[in-house]
Amino acid sequence: MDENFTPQERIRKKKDFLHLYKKGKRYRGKYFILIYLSNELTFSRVAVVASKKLGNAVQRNRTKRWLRTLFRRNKELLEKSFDMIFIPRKEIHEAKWQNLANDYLAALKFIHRES
RNA sequence: UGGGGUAGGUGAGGUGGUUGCUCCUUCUUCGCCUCAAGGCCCAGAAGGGGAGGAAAGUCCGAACUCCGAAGGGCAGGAUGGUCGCUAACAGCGACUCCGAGCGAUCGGAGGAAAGUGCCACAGAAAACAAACCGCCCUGUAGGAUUGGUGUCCACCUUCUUUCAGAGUAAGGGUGAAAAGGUGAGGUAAGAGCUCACCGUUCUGAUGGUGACAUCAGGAGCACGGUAAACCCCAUCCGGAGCAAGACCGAAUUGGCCCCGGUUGAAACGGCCCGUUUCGAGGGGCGGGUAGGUUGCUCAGACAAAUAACCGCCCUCGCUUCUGGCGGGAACAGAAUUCGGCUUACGUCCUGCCCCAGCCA
RNA sequence: GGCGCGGUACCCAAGUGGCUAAGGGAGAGGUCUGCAAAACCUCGAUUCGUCGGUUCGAAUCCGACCCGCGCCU
Repeated sequence: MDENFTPQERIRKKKDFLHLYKKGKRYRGKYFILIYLSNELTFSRVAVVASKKLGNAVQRNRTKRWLRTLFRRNKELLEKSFDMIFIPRKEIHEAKWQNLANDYLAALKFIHRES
């Protein structure tokens, strides 16, 4: 399994976002909220939503890099293809990399158990 | 040694590796359009570029683009000691004057003698200086009585009160601010009334590109503050902004454009001059929404690119010290591009200067 | 990214250099009532988002900063 993060693996259309907000299921973690829904494609897609409430531009960019890297390095753990939206919470600023990774793995277990 | 001022640099660990993102160039390969030239696209390889001093706030100025010829005027806005630098600026440099500070240094800057407005409360008065209180002089009427003439009455003198007239701006608890200040002379009392010094102002000379400075002479001095109040003077400015704008262009809707032009009507920058359009008739077939491309860059994205982990070295803190643990920051992330300003942050380094204390 | 508007008590707000910074709602206390409601009376801003400046004097004028809201693809 590759660790790439190609443009087609990103959610970019407003339609897709609205569809996920309406139909997707939610997992509430310590550092982020994950909205997910299994899709018809052969690969998973992901997006990170960081509002201005999260912090300034530096904090928002760093958060997005971390969460994208988390998805990219752990693609082989996904049993099916999903569309996922990360919504980071303010607590993520205090998190270490290892804590965040554990939270993500717990989220994946939750998703697989539910679906 | 301690405290302070000012100017500048630096915005930071180094190196190697694994995984990964974005753009460009070259090459290979799959597919599509096309007669072809060529173009689009998937995947891969090699090479190269890839956040800041403030990228920020959007406070000024420009480039660039469109708006109706962006032409004239009005309104409105900006700037404000002088000289220079600059594409331009509210920027920068040097200098001048005033003010603050023991000082290094810092802050301010057109016009109040063109006109208008305002100056609450307090105060006699807040702006042609006049009225009031007070001071002083004269006259009148009354009283007291020191002294003199004198038997008393009376007269003169002194003090005091009322009224009238004249002089005066020295003084009057106030106030942010009171009509040049201090001292001496002078006077009935006073006053630039006179004089000395200081201040103000005018004229001239000299020096300086200039702001201005210095010197000399004159004027007794007339004109309080406020222009970050209206305003006046000088200089500058049309408006909007890359979400500007240009090109391609489905579905849907039926119009749209050009020529012409009497009178009339309408539209267009904040307004006017002005400009344009409409309507008879004739000719032509494009306009534009979603979306895409471009504007767009040796950073150039468009749900928006720099990250994660590990080894060694350097360095800082803690510690139970052949070692172990934790850290290497703060402010903060390009969105058309430049020149500034302001604000936020702070490590280390450097130069110059001032004040105080101690030692020699 | 660009452009614009606003910030005054718990809420809505007036105020355009000089009174104790209007008024309404809500709240607290009182009068009234058997108890309430209504009505009436009383109370509250150490300061006008923050910090500087102009001025004798600033919510008001000038500058910088902070916060909130809206419009343009």
